[in-house]
Amino acid sequence: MKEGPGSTMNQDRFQAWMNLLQAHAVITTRIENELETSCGLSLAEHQVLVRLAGSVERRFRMYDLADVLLLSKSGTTRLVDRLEKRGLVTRLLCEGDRRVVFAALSSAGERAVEEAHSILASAIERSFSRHLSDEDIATLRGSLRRLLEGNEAWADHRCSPSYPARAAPSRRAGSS
Amino acid sequence: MKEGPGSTMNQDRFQAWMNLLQAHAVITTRIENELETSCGLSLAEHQVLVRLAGSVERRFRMYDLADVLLLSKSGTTRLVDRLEKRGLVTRLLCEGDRRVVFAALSSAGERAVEEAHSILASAIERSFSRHLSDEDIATLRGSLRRLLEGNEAWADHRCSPSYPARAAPSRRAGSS
DNA sequence: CTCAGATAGTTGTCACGTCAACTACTGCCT
DNA sequence: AGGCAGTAGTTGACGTGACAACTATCTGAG
Repeated sequence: MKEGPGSTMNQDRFQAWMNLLQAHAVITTRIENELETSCGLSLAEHQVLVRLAGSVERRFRMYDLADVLLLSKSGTTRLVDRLEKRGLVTRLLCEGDRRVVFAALSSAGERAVEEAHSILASAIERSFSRHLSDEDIATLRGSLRRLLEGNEAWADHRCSPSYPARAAPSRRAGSS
Repeated sequence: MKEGPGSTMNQDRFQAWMNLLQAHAVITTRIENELETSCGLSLAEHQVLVRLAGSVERRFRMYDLADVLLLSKSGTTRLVDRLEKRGLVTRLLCEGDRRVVFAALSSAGERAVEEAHSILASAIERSFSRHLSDEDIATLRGSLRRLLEGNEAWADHRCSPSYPARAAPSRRAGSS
């Protein structure tokens, strides 16, 4: 009656949602601070580098980058701007389709992501993994994945009807 | 080797953390959109109203509000500014300690939080609860609470040594 | 009493991300 | 070919929150 939604939904479910918000806020703040002070990278910037490093061609179309980062197109533009200004990422034109711009990992970017690796790993360990058993992790991951799939399925910003047609995120070289 | 931290930590743990980030992003975006379009309230604004409504005295010191919202002092000031401008919250002076300002729920604020209640509940249901079993919820909540406690324990912005001394969030009337 | 240090809140300035409008390019349709 | 709808990316204006500096007040040591 005074704590929040209680009549139309289970109190536990509301609390679980609140806990998700709080845990996310606390954990990301801590991990981001550690990453920022050690490597000078924000979580978002690091995510870009990791995604690029994880891609076969070491590059991503801006569009696909926005998609995997769950970020707006303009947010992605500005994020890549910052990384490019710092020399960690390079923009490459696509010769097959001149509307397309690739964000590619520079060698400095590769070094940065490698350097961040162990720092981030230990930050995650301290703020996250450390507090959970293997079983907790497995269950948590299962629940989170189900949430993700349930919500990605419909109603998200991106995923226009043409999405399946875009095929692989990277194809056709940009500079070679 | 190319997906992210893999040598110093279990891959599953890194993935679980990634899933936490993604699930949070997707779910809060969806829920916030629904709340915003139906009630004109952001999630943060709603949180303020819920906290105030949940308080015994229907009021909170700015300081304590910042604390429970996991927000900076200035962020809280501006959040309350917006709500006050819209008439949902009133600032009250504390006569016992004139440094202190209370944020108090106005009657319009009470109506707003009641109105938002069912809308938010169904949004949470659709984007969150719906995808999880009772057992999932219980386990998830347990894990999240453990994460929260593990991280709140030390190293957070607030919680200066004087924290326990501040006692109850509200005491001494503000206007009566 | 008085002054130094701590505490509560607000304000200036900035970083980051959003939406909407814009440019540039592609590709279909006639 | 010409034109137009659709797509990729960038830019302008803005909202929100953070940090640091500031004001005002309280408290305790002398």
